[in-house]
Amino acid sequence: MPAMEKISIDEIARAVGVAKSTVSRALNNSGYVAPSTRALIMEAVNNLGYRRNLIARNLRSQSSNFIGLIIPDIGNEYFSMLAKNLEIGLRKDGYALFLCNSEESPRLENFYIDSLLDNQVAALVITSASKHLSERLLYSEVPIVLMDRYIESSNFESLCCITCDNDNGGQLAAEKLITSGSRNLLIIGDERHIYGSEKRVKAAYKRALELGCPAEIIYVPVSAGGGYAAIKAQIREGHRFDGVFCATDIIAFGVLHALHELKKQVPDEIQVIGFDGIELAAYTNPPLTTCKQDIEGIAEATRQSLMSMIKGEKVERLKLLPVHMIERSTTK
Amino acid sequence: MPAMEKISIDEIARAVGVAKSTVSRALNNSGYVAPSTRALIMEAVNNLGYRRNLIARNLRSQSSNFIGLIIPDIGNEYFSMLAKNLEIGLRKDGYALFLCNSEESPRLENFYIDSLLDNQVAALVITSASKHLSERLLYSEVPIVLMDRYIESSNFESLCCITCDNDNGGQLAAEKLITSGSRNLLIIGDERHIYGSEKRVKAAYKRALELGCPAEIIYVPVSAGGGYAAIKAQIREGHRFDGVFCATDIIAFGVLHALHELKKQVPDEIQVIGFDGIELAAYTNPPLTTCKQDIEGIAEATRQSLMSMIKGEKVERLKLLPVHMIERSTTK
DNA sequence: GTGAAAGCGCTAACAA
DNA sequence: TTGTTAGCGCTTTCAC
Repeated sequence: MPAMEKISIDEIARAVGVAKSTVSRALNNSGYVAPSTRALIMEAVNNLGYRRNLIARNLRSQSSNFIGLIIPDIGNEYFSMLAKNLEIGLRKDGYALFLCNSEESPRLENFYIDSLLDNQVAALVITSASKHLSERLLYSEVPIVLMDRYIESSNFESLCCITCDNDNGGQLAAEKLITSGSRNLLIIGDERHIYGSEKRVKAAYKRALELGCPAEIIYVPVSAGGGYAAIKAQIREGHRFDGVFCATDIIAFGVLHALHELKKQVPDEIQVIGFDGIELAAYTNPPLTTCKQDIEGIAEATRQSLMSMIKGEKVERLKLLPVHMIERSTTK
Repeated sequence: MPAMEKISIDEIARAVGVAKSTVSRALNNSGYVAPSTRALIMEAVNNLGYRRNLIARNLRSQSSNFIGLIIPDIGNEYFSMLAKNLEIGLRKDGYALFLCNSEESPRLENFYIDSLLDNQVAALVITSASKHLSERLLYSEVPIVLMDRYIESSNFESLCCITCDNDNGGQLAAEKLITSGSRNLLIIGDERHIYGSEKRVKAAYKRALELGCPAEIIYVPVSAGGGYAAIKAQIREGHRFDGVFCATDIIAFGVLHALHELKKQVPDEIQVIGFDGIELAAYTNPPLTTCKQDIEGIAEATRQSLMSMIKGEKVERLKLLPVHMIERSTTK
């Protein structure tokens, strides 16, 4: 490969002595090109170090190979794994991911939706932040997948929701805690009342009451620090509980740490269950019992829906992926 | 905002009765536009729901607002925080991040470099994977920042390296372990011999020997599982050590967990030090002593170099950011 | 099988 | 201050 100027399709057309439309056809395997001319073209492509300009192609063909992904916190392993799996799948379909971090701010989320749309993305994947989607989305024809989020409005033609079965997850957690002996539940959810975690928190609460077990919900920021502070505050204020359900594993990390500092025995005095099933959850001391989301499954379902919608096909409005409890050592 | 067709600059030029170049000028605050016509244009823009097409702009202006970021593992909090901070900074400069996950595979890294370049990114940020950069990079004029990686070749005009002071970090860790009483060090680095972590591992080893303390380096995959398995194997084989330096916090998580299972007292019997300073490191039991990288600083330095290079300015070839030890409870 | 021509939506000379 | 013109690099009819 020689030191090179930018080589365009015209250059190689000239070099080979054909029209640039022929080069285009050869490059894209579209239409008829004689094997002999194709060979010549490919040779020139290699010799001159030609590289396609996807921007130009996208403009002309009014299509794009970008898919925008908006997540609330890339620093959270759950979301980063989601991004990773999605990206791996999409790459195989020839799409590239545009990753945006909304920091759980609806303002930022809308900012990103706008820039992504301005960049002519082929589709959008959004995980919860604001309750109300940008108006612009309503009128755009861009396919949208909402992850870990429920939308009621069915006016959208090209929109679907994919999430784990949060209701079931919350119920399982409450049941596990109670059947293993807890008599007073503390349920720690996230501050923003983001739909997915809100659902499981509410479901756990409801199930606990059904089973005759008192429960209380408190909301904190989704972080280890949030869980840590919550436990410290509860103990300081003299609240009693012997079972904790955390809406995310990250919150559970802080909870476990606070309990350790307070010399509370886990699981003997207090049981703890997390949610998400991130890798690190197997390495806490003691290892965390958690309700595992099928991240690969969610990513794959998202990919499939995306591809279908891009092709103009109809898709299920709501897909629910199963969860399952991984029992480790923070429960009896 | 009415249900809308795609509105282009022509539409609004027609609606207002001016030339589209005038609309373009108004939209970009470039050149002169009479306040009155500008007002009319803006009105039409709002009424018709016009949205700029960045793809078209980029093609025409031969510039782009995308910056490509290639990282080895988005699931690792260190990298995801780097991505997050970089993204936040770049957004303010009007750039969007294209995030790619190389999974530490040189093949994938090159694939991404190619697609990023095909997408006409304004610049590239790459964190270590292969020793050899794609040839294509050599001849492209795209500004490149290498993070956590050193490159010797200075043939590149628009390339720079930004990393934390790995040598110093490794030395500090060894010194801390030894002055706190360790007499036999185990140093756990990462399997791929990726430059950044390789540097600190080697530096720690060298410093230990200088101080008359035996040390051994072993390599594992960068994951909690890697650290866990390493400790189990060492103990099984009867190797003795009373101080462990891990090239990343994630590895340290696994180490701590293995030690806990083996009923080894930390820090009394064995001290442990991590590297990176991710948030979760404060929440292990016991909380992890670690060598903190200045992630915000690295991201900011990267941003600055990127912007300078895009403007065509010269930048320092190598920027080293300081590290500092956070002493928590895994050391005496 | 291949070429000529048009044009995606926009910006940037230059002229008026 | 505004309009005209050209064209970024590519794909896509439609002729030939």
